Amino acid sequence: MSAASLPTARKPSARERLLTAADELFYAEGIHTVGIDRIIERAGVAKASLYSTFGSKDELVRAYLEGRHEIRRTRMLKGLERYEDPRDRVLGVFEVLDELAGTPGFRGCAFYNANAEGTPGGPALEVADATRAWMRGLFVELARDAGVKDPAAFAAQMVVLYDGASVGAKMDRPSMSPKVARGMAEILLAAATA
Amino acid sequence: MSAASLPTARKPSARERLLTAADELFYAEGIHTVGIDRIIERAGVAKASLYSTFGSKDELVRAYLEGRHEIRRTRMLKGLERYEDPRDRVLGVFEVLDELAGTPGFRGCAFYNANAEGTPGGPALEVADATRAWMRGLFVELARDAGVKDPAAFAAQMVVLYDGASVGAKMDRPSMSPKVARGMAEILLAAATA
DNA sequence: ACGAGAGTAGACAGACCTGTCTGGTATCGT
DNA sequence: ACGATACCAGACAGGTCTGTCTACTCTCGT
Repeated sequence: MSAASLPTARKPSARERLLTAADELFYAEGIHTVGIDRIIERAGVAKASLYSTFGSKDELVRAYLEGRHEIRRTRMLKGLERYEDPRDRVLGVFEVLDELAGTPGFRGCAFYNANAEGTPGGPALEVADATRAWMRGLFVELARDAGVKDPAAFAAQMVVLYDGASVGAKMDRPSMSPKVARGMAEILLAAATA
Repeated sequence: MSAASLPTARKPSARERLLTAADELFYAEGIHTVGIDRIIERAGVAKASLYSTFGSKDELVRAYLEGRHEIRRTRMLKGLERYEDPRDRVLGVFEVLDELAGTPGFRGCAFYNANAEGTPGGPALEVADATRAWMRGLFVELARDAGVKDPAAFAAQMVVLYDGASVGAKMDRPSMSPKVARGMAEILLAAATA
């Protein structure tokens, strides 16, 4: 298919295939619901390889969530590149979210979903903390560039909007909540820079 | 104990005991994680009684979620009784949420959690739709009483804030997000009634 | 040429889960 | 007094889950 991007057109390693399979299945159907057998079948990998690579299902889950964190980061940063005006970049976060929520496989925030499935104290909590901290930091940075007076307080507001928009996009399909959140962000941004 | 509220101080029926046990366990640990055996053990009820009463675990889950819906309704309405001014009643929703999020067992929105656990098309979706519709309707009503120009649009904003505050309260313990949401609602309410 | 490392296929153990069934007990209306 | 109804206790079947283990194959560096 499309395996001619680099001179080294090696086929993906077992680890990579496992991760993509886990990503697709865990995100689409939930972590408890998806068993090891389904993952190795989709990845075309032997069970022993999974356990020699990751050690346990929990560690595979952690790797899956860390991968989601990385994907979210790069996708958001890339999506924001098209905006130049600092204020547009703040509001752009909600536009990127809106696009994301419109894609077919969207099922809400992977970290929130993972934490909703019990497993308290598991890997889900740590990775969720990390990704939420990154998100808040991004908003702080964007707010500072946009001349907001109290960037930390404003970022806290934006995080609430982002979470709410994400939940709405999952629960009320089709949903306008990312657009609604963008509108609110606009008002709040005006209030915070006045 | 405290069973002397009414002349008929009968002990709770098997159905009631099952529902309270299911409520506590499902909400605290998730639906997949909690097995039938744990529920009947906590309820002090035979397995046959569970299946003759509810028919299946799925139906027990539906009853659990419907109970949560009822609890949420009455608790919110009761919490709002103390406010008289229509604007205070709008903002009061977030204060009630703040109190709720502060209670020890708080683990976020039961409906979102249930939907995050896979089971697509199960009972979780329908009940979640119902409770979200009720919530939006409540905001529409409160907004109209407060003299908001476009109550539907304003209610959509409030739902985003409510969802975001609820998620934040779950994920960032301790969290200020309900208070942050209240602050945002105040600004938006002023903007919507101007 | 050959040995090491990585991977494959699949059986297996042990635990847990939902749902059914049998059989016994208590309570209540008539 | 008695029959119906509700309930309890627990064994059981059939399935699924994670994780381990054995035995075979392929590929690559030296």
